[in-house]
Amino acid sequence: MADVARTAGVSAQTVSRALRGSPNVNPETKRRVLVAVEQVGYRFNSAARALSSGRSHTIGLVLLASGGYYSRSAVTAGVEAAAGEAGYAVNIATIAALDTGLMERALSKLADQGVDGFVIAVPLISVTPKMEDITRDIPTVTLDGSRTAGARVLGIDQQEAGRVATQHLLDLGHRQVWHLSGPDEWIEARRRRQGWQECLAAAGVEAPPLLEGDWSPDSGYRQGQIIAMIPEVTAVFVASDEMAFGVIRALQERGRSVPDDVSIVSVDDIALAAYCSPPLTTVRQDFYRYGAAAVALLLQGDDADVDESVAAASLSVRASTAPPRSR
Amino acid sequence: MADVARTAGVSAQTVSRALRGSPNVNPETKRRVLVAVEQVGYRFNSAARALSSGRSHTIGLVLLASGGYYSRSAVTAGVEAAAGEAGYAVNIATIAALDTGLMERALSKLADQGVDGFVIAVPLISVTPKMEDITRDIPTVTLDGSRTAGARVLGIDQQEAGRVATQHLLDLGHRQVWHLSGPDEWIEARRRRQGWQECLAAAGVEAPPLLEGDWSPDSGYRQGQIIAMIPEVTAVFVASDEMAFGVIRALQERGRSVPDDVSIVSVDDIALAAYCSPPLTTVRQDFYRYGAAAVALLLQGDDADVDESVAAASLSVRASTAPPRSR
DNA sequence: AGCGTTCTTGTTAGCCATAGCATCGATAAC
DNA sequence: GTTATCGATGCTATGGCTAACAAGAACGCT
Repeated sequence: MADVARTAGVSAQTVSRALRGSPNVNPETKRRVLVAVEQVGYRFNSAARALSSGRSHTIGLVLLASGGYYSRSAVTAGVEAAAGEAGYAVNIATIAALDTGLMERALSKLADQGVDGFVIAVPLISVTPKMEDITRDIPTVTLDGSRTAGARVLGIDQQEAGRVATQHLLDLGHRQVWHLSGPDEWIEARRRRQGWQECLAAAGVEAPPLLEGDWSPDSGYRQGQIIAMIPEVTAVFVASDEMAFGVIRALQERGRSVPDDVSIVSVDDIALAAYCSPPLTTVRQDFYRYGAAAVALLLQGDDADVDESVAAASLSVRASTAPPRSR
Repeated sequence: MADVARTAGVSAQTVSRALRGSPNVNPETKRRVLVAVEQVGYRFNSAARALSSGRSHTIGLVLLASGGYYSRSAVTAGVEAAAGEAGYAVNIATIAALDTGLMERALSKLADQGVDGFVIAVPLISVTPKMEDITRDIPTVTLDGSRTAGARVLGIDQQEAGRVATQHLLDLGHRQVWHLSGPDEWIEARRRRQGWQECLAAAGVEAPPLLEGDWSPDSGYRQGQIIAMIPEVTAVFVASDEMAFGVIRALQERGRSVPDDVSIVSVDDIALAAYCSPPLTTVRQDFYRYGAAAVALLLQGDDADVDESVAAASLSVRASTAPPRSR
């Protein structure tokens, strides 16, 4: 930087100001500085900047290794894009499972890296004192997760998603709608389940027994085998597309046709949903947008003009749902 | 840190040594330091460490936003896990498309962040002088991509994958194997194509016209519509699972059965491959492992005991392939 | 002309950890 | 006993940048 300053004939401080777009710099001086930067091949040192300014211009993103890979990938892309736009870098930490210990370690690791904020894309329900500690010091946005000290929560209306999916099946004439839920530790899973329950209750239908999977297609397959054995099931609301793939496969292998015998609705609308056989009717989730919105919320601080809740209730109707055959 | 030193009754330097596991520290002193750290609630400042030591303990990961989301997600997880193991953080940069300009910007951004190394998971073929410049200064591992100045390439034997897939179809008795390739700019696509060509040549079969998609299920669907119109096609090697989903859907919609009328083999073995209808026969790729291996290669420097090439030729035989009907 | 403002630039003092050298005592070797 | 060697620790300078203050120049006003 000293080289640049010398070449441009100004002080280091002026170089710093020029590069950071400080308002009070003579345009001509700024030009000279930029030319000098080019000439010298200068590249600023972000460690030094972080040390000096106290801010690293880095956001820590916490992800869960299990769970849908589509959502992870899309959320990451959204976060990265929005962060990059604002001049922030993104540091990731993955936790292998929903576990408070792992979560503490991940946050701790990112905090050590000196991130300026967290985007937590892990729907952990319980919050430990240590987690509170860390998130008290560093601004945090939780993506549809639990509320922790001072953390903002970007809410996605998963309950509405559950309601929309269930209502769609009822509207088609199904008398009963079963539900294959995600694991109970996941807030998404709970909320979608609540939406399902509410919707059934509103329709005066008693909820059938709950099935539970772990988001994996394989768990969907296993639960699908059970579903196939119960003749009275005509409609299932599956909590994720990936599980729905498994369910459908199991049903078909056992000679139950989708949607003729059993209708399936799920949630996510991943890229492959339209290419399932039959194409999945599913509630769309815009993960990329969630990621971007989380960053916006994080960076804008209190005067956020971002809506803290992103609706998630647009149904993509495809071919996995139909009126019940027996009508 | 000064607080810690005071509390432990030692100098700051000793604290630094104790925390970094320097060999010449009295165990008793070390213990005292650790206790003091706990007491004071000290968390080291990585910016200062980076500034002082010249190394940031951060790896830059370059990803492509398009292309399969499964692979992206799995590679990221592998990189993150291996990096974390070695005490490195991961900084990501996504580029929206295969474009040298975007690539330069991504590398530049990461270089500004002061990363100690790059893992480039983008199979860009051409390398610009500016890219060379950056990667000359910073150790780089390219994941099956192009060789650039001083960069190591972790080769995945995609050609072998193409060969295995094609051979499988020939072995089943197909006289001819068509190929739906990925975009030409992708090295993976080229290599798989070469494997296909070689295999056909070795069998004395003249290669049919090449079809090309963009990795998306939708492009698979569109090409699948074309394939469905050509009665003589009995076997297709599709360059990715996601495209295969689209191809199969298109064939089925037009009344061509898979595998009875047309056999389909693809590459990747994503989580959903086993739940396609019919389940996909596909060449397995262990993306997580590729990511982890890239990091190992990067960090171990020249005395890498990592094999620079990871074989990728294990075929998961499922139900999308069968002998041709007309035999 | 004289004075207060505003704009632009420079000076100085850190930010926090580490490298490198210096120091000191203890152990080993002669 | 004396010197060489080694292990443990401390001191000081330094990395590259920015915050805070200081100072000079330019401008507008009375």
